[in-house]
Amino acid sequence: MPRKSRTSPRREESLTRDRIIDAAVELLDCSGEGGLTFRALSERLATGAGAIYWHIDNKEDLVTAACEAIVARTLETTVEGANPKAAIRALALGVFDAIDAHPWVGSALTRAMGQQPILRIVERIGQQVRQLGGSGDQQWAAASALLHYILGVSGQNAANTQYARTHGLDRSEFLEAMSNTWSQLDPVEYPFARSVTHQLRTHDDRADYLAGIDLILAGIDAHRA
Amino acid sequence: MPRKSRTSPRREESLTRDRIIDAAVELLDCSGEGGLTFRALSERLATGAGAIYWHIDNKEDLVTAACEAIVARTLETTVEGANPKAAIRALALGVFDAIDAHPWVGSALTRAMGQQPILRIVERIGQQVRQLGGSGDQQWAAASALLHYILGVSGQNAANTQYARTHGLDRSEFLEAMSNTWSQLDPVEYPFARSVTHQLRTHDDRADYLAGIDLILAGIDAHRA
DNA sequence: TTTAAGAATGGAACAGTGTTCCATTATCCC
DNA sequence: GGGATAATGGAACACTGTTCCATTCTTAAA
Repeated sequence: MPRKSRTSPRREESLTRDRIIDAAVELLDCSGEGGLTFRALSERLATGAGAIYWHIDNKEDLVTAACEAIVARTLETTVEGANPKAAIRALALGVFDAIDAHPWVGSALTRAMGQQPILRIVERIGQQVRQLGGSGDQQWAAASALLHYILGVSGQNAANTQYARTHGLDRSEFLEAMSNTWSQLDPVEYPFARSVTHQLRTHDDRADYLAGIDLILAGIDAHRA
Repeated sequence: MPRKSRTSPRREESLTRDRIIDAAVELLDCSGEGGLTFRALSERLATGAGAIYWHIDNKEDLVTAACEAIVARTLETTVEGANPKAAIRALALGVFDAIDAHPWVGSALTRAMGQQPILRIVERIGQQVRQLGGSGDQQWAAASALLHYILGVSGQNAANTQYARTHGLDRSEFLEAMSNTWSQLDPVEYPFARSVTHQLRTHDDRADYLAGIDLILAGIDAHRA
């Protein structure tokens, strides 16, 4: 890795950490997690693997950086809401949509605890939770639950998307097949699963996600009262 | 793969799908996700890779099966609570502890949507949610939020555990370092992160997780009323 | 008891991965 | 100009999951 960024770059088309990260994001977006290889990256950047390693520590470092790029972009464009709750909803949806559009960010964020992308999200959530009031511990609990719910559910949703993609079917056929399987389960052993096959077929992941956020927000109100 | 299990096995020590899965669980438990390789598995079972592939489709199949074994074991030993809410808490803690003890189950479950281990957990949650009453859609929303929260947060926690393990530090030093970093952040840009450094250092993941469950349960009550 | 079929085995080979190493080139400062 | 060093590109390495195949074992029929 270069000690510091040079004042004047070698040439206009010179290999840069940023150029590498951009190429990595493109590869991840169009070919999924498995699509990011140093071979493919070398080819796209018209260079060798060694040159990339001059700017990048290792693959984990690269994916985290790509992740950071998406998160920064997302938090920039997520507008603030009228009140704290609306702002939290907007933020939650922004993260959900970003991870839905870039599924690899879901699993990458899971592995990047304590690093900058997470820190940024925590801060944004926390600033809104603060305005809801409550003791320091209550604020911690609220922010913690929200963060984990947001990362957890968004990541789960992204994993489902990728699972369907990998196995070559789209969301609706996947849910249709799953619903059919569930409806044929043993009624004694699986009464609940059988009872929700209709919701399984017709539900909206994004709406359910938001409903969960509202559930937590309602819980925060109830606990503070 | 063998068509069906043979009536009389070749010999007492014969290679079985179950024996392979058991060995896989052991490897995953003591060496983490990266520790499960067909080389290590072959050595432990004193056989070759080809013999394993006779019983197992591929690595994904193997990990899912290992996951299923842990989930089944967990749901068996998780006792039921006095009332629905207590039962949900007990179940949530059971899953959390199981994933905490076998961190690889967290990411494996994330990738196994719609398969049997998930189905079993859904059913257990749903049966308790049902007893809380509410409309079918409300039950779906509640079960969905709980399932995603449980899987998401437990998985997140497991990822943290593995991250610390991989980077060779234990939980407390990891949190200590993170807390120090956060306390030195810019006060204008990161007021919330700075304000929770104490909670970050001293918090209990398991307690926070349970607090989140209670938040959701409180939200369910509030929504139904 | 012999025999043919097929279940099961173990290990060699293959394509692909992340990473390291190194000879070579470009750029800057004196 | 001439070092010194930043930066490059590609060959080599150790490792992975998976496939292939010659060989062994087990079973059921002849």
